[in-house]
Amino acid sequence: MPETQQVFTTNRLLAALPRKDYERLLPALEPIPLAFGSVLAEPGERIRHVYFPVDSLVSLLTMVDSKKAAEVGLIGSEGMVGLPVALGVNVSPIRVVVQGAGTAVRMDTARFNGELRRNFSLQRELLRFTHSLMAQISQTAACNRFHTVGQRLARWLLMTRDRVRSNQFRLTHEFLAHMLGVRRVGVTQAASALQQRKLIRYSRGNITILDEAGLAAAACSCYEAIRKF
Amino acid sequence: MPETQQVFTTNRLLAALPRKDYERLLPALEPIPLAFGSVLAEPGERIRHVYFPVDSLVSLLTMVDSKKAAEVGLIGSEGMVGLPVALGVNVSPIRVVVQGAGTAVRMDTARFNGELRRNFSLQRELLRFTHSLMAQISQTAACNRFHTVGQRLARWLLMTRDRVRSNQFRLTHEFLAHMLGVRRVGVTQAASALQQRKLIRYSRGNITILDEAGLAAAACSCYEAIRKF
DNA sequence: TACGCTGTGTGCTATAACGCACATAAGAGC
DNA sequence: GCTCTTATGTGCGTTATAGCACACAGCGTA
Repeated sequence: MPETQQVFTTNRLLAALPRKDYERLLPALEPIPLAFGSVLAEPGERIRHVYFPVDSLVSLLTMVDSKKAAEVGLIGSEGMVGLPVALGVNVSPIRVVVQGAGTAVRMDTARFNGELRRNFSLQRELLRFTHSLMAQISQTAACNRFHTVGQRLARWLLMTRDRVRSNQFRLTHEFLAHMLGVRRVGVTQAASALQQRKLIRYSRGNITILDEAGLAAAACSCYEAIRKF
Repeated sequence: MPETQQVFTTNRLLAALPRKDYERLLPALEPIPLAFGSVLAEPGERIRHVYFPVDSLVSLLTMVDSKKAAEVGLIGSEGMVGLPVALGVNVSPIRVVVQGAGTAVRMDTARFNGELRRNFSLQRELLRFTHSLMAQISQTAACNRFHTVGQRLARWLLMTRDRVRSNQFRLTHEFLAHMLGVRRVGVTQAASALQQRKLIRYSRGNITILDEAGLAAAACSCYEAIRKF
């Protein structure tokens, strides 16, 4: 299987493991389709599985005041969903939502714990991923403080693009508003501005990135910052 | 030594280790005073030591646009500074500033790596701390998005109080502004409002919390949320 | 006592985003 | 074709915060 294909058909975190360690995990991994919008975890809930996205995309949302939510992290095939388990906690502090439909492989929490204990390369990979996710969340915290809706929208579209590896995807303004923690109207205005500048095109939930470089220029520096982690 | 004293004289993360594991670490730990405002790490810099605050207090700041900064996490004696090292990375992604003068014990990065490898209870404690720090940072990300300066200031004062275990501490509006990522004037206005409500008193860098419960009511729910982690 | 530094207070205009209400438009089903 | 639903667009007053400028106040030092 050629390298370029592989990144589309498996989780990259798992793929980075030595063959032997990877193969030991295989029998415990169950492929599972993730439907758009489905919720993999709610705050306070027990975590039953960890998920390794293959071509799906997952959002981490922190809830405040029991109604509002803001995305703090985005996980694609480079990572794992259910990190708390690897850190010794099996209650989710946040909401986890499928933002891009696709497939993932998952593992039962108890089994994962067992595998993790003996699999040192998996430990190492997960620690590194933990670090980059923390960095991503930290950057988001500052980004939420300083940057405009337009900048954050542009960043968000680019980050999504990088993870789904396509310039086109389906997302309504309503959904984007939920992710960015702003009004739907705020997204409409920001998106409309980007469209007028010919950076993106959209219609009824279909978004296409037309000018990646231009969009990157419209995004805040957080985009580049997070890429480096 | 009585339990209540111990929390003031040692780092609680270390204190939670089994005696044997703790004692093995002792020779590598070097007590060091941390001066107010000193910088323990800059983004991109190599991490030379990990620090275990005893009665000092340390802020994690994410920088954006090379000038602005916002605090994303606060670490006292319950934690460790230099977590990336434990995660396999020895470059700091953020700025780390001493926010409350005091002492810490520190360890050389290389030595720490060696100790960590054989010390499983230290590993376990650090993973749990990693989880709670991530939760704290996530909450901060959402907090920055939704809550007013007044609410965040109140939360921040309470979190500081909890960590220094005193209702009085020294901090100027200027410094607070830097932490919260707002204008100094914004802090002055918010603090002035809290003072009028007799929740706090302040003068030339001296802040006293007068009414803890009232201040908690003025703070956003993020305060309670973070305490639970 | 006067000076100067640091810390705090006040006033102004500008802007981004909010909340709310309503208007259009593009497809889906009949 | 018509209708219904979902998606997007627009308008309006309100608020939090930004940016800038300057005033005052406490305190150490010359």
